[in-house]
Amino acid sequence: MQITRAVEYGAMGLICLARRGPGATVMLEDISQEEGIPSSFLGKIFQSLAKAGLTRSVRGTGGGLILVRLPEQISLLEVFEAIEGPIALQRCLQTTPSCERQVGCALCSVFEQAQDQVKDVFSRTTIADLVKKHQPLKPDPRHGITTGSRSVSKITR
Amino acid sequence: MQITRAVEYGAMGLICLARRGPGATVMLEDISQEEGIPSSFLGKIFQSLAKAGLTRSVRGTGGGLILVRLPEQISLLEVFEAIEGPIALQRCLQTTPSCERQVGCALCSVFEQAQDQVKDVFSRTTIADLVKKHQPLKPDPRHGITTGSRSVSKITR
DNA sequence: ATCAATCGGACCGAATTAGTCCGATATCGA
DNA sequence: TCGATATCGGACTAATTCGGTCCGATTGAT
Repeated sequence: MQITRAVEYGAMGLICLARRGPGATVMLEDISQEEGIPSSFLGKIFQSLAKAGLTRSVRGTGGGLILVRLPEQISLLEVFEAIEGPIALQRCLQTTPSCERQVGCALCSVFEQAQDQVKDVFSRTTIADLVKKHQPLKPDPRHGITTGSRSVSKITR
Repeated sequence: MQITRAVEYGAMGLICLARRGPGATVMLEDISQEEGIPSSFLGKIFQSLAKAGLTRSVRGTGGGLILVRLPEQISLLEVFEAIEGPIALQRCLQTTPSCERQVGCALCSVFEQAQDQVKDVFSRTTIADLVKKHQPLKPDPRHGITTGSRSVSKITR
């Protein structure tokens, strides 16, 4: 009953990307440094985001991650479902519409209510909303550099 | 991000208990048969419920589980927290009030909103509400028997 | 061709979930 | 008081998910 790190990291990654402005290409490594997320893990998360059509990735020299849609048009719900799959607080809501135990299971309908509330909150929040408030772990150096920020000192703690 | 079986089973156990009427003493085994829950697992769950003061257990012959409070006065939130501990969708809401990453973390505040919604739904639903709707897996035989229902045929599937 | 960078999937360790087992303990009835 | 019940409570275990690493394949720019 917890939101996974993957979702949290995914959102942070998108926020970071959105902060650079539209169409910016940012290297995985830079995002991971800026937000303090293990890069290999973040890489895997971005694969899910790309599959869902939220980001695009460019290979080769000068490559990196790109936001496909505008931050205003990406809801947290989409991010969540891109990474975790459909929200399902309870098993019997996942696949079949009716509970496996019995029809109209009272418990399931309560869980469904709760789930709908969560979806509602998440669908009303966009990446753009979050950009306004979220401060990165390391401030954006913004030197126009997209190549490796190898000179950046080690992460403190 | 799923509600655990323990919570589901716990709620079902309480519903089952409430259905027998106030002050009824029901054997663990009977509840587990009626709801199709492994009895040893259900036993452990009832320990948590007892610790939280929702149920009481009587040892020895003729013993069993008893609902301490009225079903109308037990919310699903209490059941949840008795079994799982405080609801915490996100880590930084669990212990310290402020996020470990930075103050006023935007992401955390959204998660907190979602969490509050869930708590709201759960706190408004009582065991009594659920009793009205929930049908047991096996109908309550209600023979006035509290001693072993060994005669009950094997669980079908 | 070579370097730079992500892709994508296999793999792995730790944590959580789901569940079992069993000895200790308490109660009732003969 | 002895024995049959029945839960308690904690140790233990199996399965699944989470969080993350690693590496070869692939792709694009120079």
